[in-house]
Amino acid sequence: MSKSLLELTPVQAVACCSPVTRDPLSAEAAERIAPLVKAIADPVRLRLLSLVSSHADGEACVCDLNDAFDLSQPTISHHLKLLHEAGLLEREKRGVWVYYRVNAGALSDLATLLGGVTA
Amino acid sequence: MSKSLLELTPVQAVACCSPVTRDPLSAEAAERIAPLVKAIADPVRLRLLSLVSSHADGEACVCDLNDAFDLSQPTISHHLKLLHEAGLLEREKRGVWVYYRVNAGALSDLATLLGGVTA
DNA sequence: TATCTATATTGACGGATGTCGATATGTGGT
DNA sequence: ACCACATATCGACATCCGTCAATATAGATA
Repeated sequence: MSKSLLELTPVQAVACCSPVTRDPLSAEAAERIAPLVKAIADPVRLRLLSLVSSHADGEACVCDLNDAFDLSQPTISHHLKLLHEAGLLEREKRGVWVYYRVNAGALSDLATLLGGVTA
Repeated sequence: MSKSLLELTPVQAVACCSPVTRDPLSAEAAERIAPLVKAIADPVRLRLLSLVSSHADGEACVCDLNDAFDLSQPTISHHLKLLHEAGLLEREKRGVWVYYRVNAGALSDLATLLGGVTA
């Protein structure tokens, strides 16, 4: 049996829908999609996503990421958590270090949803 | 001569950049892109965009849009203003009514920026 | 066990955001 | 001129969000 909607990340909960520009979005669908968009609606999180994605081997250690910002370590940790909970970043602990990598399909699913397909 | 960056809508200010997933985003670029993403990071605004886009002739009157929500008229007006200022909706007054239509390229530019291209 | 380092969590604070009711503005009809 | 209607703006309020300093947790090493 499939997992409850409530156990899915925003990305998983949204992977089904047609682009926003083709059919009127139901209130329920909009409520599912919005948190995913909110997750990337911040300059720090956009840069984090970009840094991880373009990093060697497609993954980056938190220690590398901290250095790229003039922000406290807890703040970066907070943003990484939000991206992870949204399903956009995957988290792997290796020894003392934590590595993040982008969930490959997630961003493109989102892009499709936003109407890239109808261009 | 070209207009100042400050006079451009977020969409115009961003139309130049490569996808977020390919190169590390500069802090400045991230600060330009984030407001655009924020503009669609709300369930009401997502539905507004979707309603306008999928409406007959690609345009919708504010009076139609108000009826689709259990929200006050000023609230819908507020969200439409945000979408317009972001460059995602165009506004045209005809008589007493105001019609909005989606800026055709804007959403797809945004989708491309978010990495749809690298899928 | 003790200690050092990497990362996460907590609690607090200021500023941004979504919503409303009241009001203003603008347009057409009488 | 006046009124009715469509839309926008204003001011207030509650909630959410980004940030920090302080602290907790967990792994490695001695």
